[in-house]
Amino acid sequence: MIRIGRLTDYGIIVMTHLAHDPGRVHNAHEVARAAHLKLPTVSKLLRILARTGLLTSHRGINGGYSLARPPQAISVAEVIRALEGPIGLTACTIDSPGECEFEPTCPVRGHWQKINRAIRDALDGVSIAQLAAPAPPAVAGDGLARVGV
Amino acid sequence: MIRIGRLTDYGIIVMTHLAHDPGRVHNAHEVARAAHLKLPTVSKLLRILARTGLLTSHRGINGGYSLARPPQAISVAEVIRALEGPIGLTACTIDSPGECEFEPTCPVRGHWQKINRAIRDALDGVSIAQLAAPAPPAVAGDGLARVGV
DNA sequence: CTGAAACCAGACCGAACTGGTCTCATTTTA
DNA sequence: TAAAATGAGACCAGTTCGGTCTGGTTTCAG
Repeated sequence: MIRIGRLTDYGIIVMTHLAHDPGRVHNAHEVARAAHLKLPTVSKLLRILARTGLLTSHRGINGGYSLARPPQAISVAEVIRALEGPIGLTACTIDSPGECEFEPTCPVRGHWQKINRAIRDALDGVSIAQLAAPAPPAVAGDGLARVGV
Repeated sequence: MIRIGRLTDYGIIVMTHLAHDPGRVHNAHEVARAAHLKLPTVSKLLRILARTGLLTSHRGINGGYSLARPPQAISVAEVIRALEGPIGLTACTIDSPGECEFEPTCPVRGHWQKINRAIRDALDGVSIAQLAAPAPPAVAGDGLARVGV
């Protein structure tokens, strides 16, 4: 299975929660409770997301975090990038010249770029506002195969 | 970074190599040499790919492996699925009911399906014949950002 | 008929990575 | 001034993955 870290998965859930009312500041306790996650974990997540610029932090006794931008303007891709770094399936498609020993001879390099591009587009096309939409589409019924690829 | 295993990466390179002349049988040594990979690793890969039905194995002294189908009919997604199992970004989008403790309350589940769908489509749309195409598109020039998402 | 070449299978180990926790410092406001 | 909240990074433990090794089986050439 193609994988994103569990932390990233959590991160998206957290962002989705915040997207429910973008104006308010939410503190870590509240988010942790809402997301059914442990406080230290959520704390770490929020910190990272704030450092990346997706959230704005407010310190002090009535502090917390709020979305730095309207939820329509934050894509799933951005959240993933914040928590996992550049999006790409293979090391060589990221920005790491020389990492792959036989980079010049590798016959599939160019093509990976295309594939990654498609994936990035898919991820870019979904905003967290959409994820937060009140009615998640029914799990079945859209004719997708449930399990296999 | 969203990740596929290194083995899977190798697997795609191997399949691409085989796709160069689909008729012939290639033995493990030859493939290993061509792909710049160690023999035991390639051996393992070929075995898995054969077991999954993507390759046909020929035993005996002049044996080896050949593509089970024409390369146009084998998608990248199939290779990934053979080596990694079902394609999905998160555990809950695979077929594992109950794995996620708060599955019923999870607000983003339905949406993930859509995202995964998009990724699967992207992967399904590329055949290994395309990967084996003689002229990999130049790395730059298609306006893609090189690194960031 | 015999031996070499190739595939078949699975066990196994070491290393890298990641998730998650903990501790301590800093900031702000009631 | 004390409490409540974020900020930062170290650190440990568990898991997963890559890669190797050993041994067995099949087929064909000489």
